Amino acid sequence: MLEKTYDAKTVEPKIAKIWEDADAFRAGAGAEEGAEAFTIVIPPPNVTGSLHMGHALNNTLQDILVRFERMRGKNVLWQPGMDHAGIATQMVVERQLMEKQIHRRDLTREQFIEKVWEWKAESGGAIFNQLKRLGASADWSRERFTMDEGLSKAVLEVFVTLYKEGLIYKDKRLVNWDPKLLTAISDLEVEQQEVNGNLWHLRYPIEGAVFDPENPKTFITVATTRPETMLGDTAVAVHPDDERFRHLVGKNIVLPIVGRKIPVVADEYSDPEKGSGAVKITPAHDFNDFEVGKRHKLPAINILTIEAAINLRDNEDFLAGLEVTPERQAVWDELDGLDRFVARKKIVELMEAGGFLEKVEPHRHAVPHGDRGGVPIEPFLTEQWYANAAELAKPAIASVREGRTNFVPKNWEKTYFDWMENIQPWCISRQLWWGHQIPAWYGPDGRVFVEKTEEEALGAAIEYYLALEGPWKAWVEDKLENFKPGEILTRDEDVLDTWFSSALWPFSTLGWPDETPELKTYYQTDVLVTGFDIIFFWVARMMMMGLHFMDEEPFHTVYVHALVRDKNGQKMSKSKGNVIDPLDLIDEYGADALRFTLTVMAAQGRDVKLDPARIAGYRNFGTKLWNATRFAEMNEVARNDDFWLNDAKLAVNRWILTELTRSAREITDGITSYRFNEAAGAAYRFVWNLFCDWYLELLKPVFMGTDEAAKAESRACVAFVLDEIYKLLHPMMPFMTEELWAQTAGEGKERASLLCHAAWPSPDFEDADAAADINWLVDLVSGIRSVRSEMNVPPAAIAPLVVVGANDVTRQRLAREDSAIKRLARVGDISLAETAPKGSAQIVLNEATICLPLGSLIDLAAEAARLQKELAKLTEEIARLHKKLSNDRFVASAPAEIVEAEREKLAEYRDAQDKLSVALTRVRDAG
RNA sequence: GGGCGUGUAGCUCAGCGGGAGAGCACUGCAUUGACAUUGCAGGGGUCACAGGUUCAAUCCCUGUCACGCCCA
Repeated sequence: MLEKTYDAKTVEPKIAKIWEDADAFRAGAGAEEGAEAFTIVIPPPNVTGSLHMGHALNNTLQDILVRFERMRGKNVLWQPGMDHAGIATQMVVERQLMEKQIHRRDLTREQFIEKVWEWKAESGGAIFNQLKRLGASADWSRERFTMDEGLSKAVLEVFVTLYKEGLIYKDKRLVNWDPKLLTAISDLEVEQQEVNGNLWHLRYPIEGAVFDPENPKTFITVATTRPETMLGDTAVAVHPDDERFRHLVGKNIVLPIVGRKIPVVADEYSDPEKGSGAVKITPAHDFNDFEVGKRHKLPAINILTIEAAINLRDNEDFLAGLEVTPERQAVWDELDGLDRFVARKKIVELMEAGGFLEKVEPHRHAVPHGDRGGVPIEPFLTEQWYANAAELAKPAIASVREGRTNFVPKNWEKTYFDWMENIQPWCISRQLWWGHQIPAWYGPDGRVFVEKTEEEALGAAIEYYLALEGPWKAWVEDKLENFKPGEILTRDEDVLDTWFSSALWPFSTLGWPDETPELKTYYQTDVLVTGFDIIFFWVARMMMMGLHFMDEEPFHTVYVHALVRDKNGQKMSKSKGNVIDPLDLIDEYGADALRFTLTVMAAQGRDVKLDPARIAGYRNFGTKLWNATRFAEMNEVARNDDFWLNDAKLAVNRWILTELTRSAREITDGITSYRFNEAAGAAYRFVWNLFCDWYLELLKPVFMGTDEAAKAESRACVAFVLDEIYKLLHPMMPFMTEELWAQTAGEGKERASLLCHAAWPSPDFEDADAAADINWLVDLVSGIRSVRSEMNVPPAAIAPLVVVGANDVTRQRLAREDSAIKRLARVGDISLAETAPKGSAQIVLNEATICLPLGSLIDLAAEAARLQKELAKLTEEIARLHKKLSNDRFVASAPAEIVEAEREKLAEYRDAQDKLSVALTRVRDAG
């Protein structure tokens, strides 16, 4: 016997263990022989990660697809794994070390990396257990990690191949530099943040004029949001068409504080409308200025350290061509080493003191911030590794354009195209320790050798240098003779962007570059399920890499789900610290309730703002199913393999089987078209509103009656439908359904398989007549209940039922459903009559008028008012339809079936109107 | 500035060219027999606004307003 209530806390771990012991989610488990493959690769969570609502939604949807296809008999692989998350992980471990007063640089690189691995062994990957609590049915035996041996091999293979194809290269250009993390980051890792700043208007004296703050002819005013960078200015730009400054173009100004003579150039970048119309140009510290500098061949003077402090002392670029006076030297010494924001204040003070500050305007503007470090990034001139993303993007664009990979919902394709078609070189090197170290080695002259191993690189280097006539040949020979070949090459210190290895995920996890059976079976994967926030980071790059190395798209469908946002509509993220823990919700409501809620809310193209009341509601839904099963048990419902659906005699059974067929189709269609909310909604309605509210209620008189044949049939039918319900709900509510499946195996019997391996339902039972019968019954009972309620008839009061004007069909139905009507509508004798008894409440149902002679219980005036209200509503509808059908253009233009339907409706309404009028007359006569 | 999306019941959200829906909340009634994590019944919306297309618009188109997100 089932427990009185379902206890998720005890059942969920028990079921999880059963699955684990049965190895139920192993690749191909439960598959039919030679079955078609179905593959999903998990978006690998960060090794530092813990389950947040986004993961919960993402993995619930994947799990629904995977469980569904497994039940459909496919050879399913859900490939799990984690991402090493370079910056995030390094930050976590560094923070931990700092608690012990250890700085990363106190350790060697090897020691630090050792610490990271230790950390991973201890605290990494907690998210997997959390995913298991959610019920995720991945093949956990195949867990991979982007830093594990096999995946690292894939990374080397890809890097070396792309390098040799010229698609990876080194370049010196401005990068986004994070002065906190001390690494370059990619464009995507930069977030623009609106901040309140100032626009400082600075006066730059014109060469040859005697600077006079009162005389505008002696200076040019530039406006800037970053006055501290003026130390690195190498020009002032004005618009070529700007009359105000035309005479100054070609002249020099003398940079205050610094003393450098820099030219005024004409460049369209300068916007006459903005600021003062003249703009200072600092090529080393601004992306736009860098481009201006290139056009005008200006020097780029870096005046910052990698930590974004002022760097003037011994700065050759800065000092070049400057006349050093004691005063200047003193000021420079004061500035040197100051943090950029401290320096900003200092510079402004100095400028003001010299009369060079014209005014300060408050100014709201976007400042780029590193998404991990959270501090403003510096455009910084360094040499970095780049991937030629534009080239790699071409086939990836074509695949989506030509429909080989499809986005669901489709509108994300536009986002994808917009980005891919304007893609910039991808900066793939990071100045970190945790990650895939770039397989590049440098010879004594700085020449780079890129190979998969140090041995191969050394081989290539030796071959190169020995063939080279020049000083390095002897140097290399010397090293070799002294058995010190290890000194010939120095390895590049940098590691790769985390997303570089993630981009290989759909094939590296399957064993690539080896030609494994898994790779052959499971690549191309089927659908990628992800949030739109990583379309650029991840999806686009998987497309590029998958096509380049596998010659086939990594997946045919990208399902882009909404983001689960916090109550302010803010994106949840670790760095913002506004993450809600789904585990709390699982503790409170159970995993199934959380899953079902997320599923039913996962409508395409809409964010999920979670209301806890809904989770409670769907927890109740589970309880409802649990109790329905208990009811079945109490009524000796048991599976009966001899029961043959088509033999069902009772209309109620034939009806529920028909409804089951319809609902199963809806659920199946919902899942296959990624309309998860429709699938969940259909399941909910079927179980609660049809199965529980009507079917089981209608069966109560059967179970309490004496017709043994009807009982036997109904027991078998309930058991059958319940089994189908468990299956249909299993992808959404795996724990409870698996438990119910086991509990309802029958006395001394066992299920042939776990529910997760049971065959997905595809019922095709249809009986329109039975459906019409029961729908009539539902209308009848609802109508009577409604009247009773409105007339304030006490529920205990049993009224007789008199049916006027019943045709044969209605008579048969009345006879057949006699006991159900009496029970559900709480009526006594049912009889037929020619006219309504006096003092009745009356309901018009089809051709018949249903009368409830309630005697003294009925307030005739109230009943008259009720009927009148209904009549008024009906009259309004009739007028509307009449007007519509009198319109020749409607009759001529609308589809014939619409017109016909409207005509039928009108006829029905008129019929009902007549009957209501008669009813009303009788009530009035009685009064 | 460009792009995407949203505006439907008090709240959270479905839906959609042909009679406005769900859950929660609310109101009334019900309770010894599956279930108060319940049942029955009910109230509640000019489908943001203004134009247009159409026989017909909550739905399609244009514009306006408001909000959100992405990119510059």
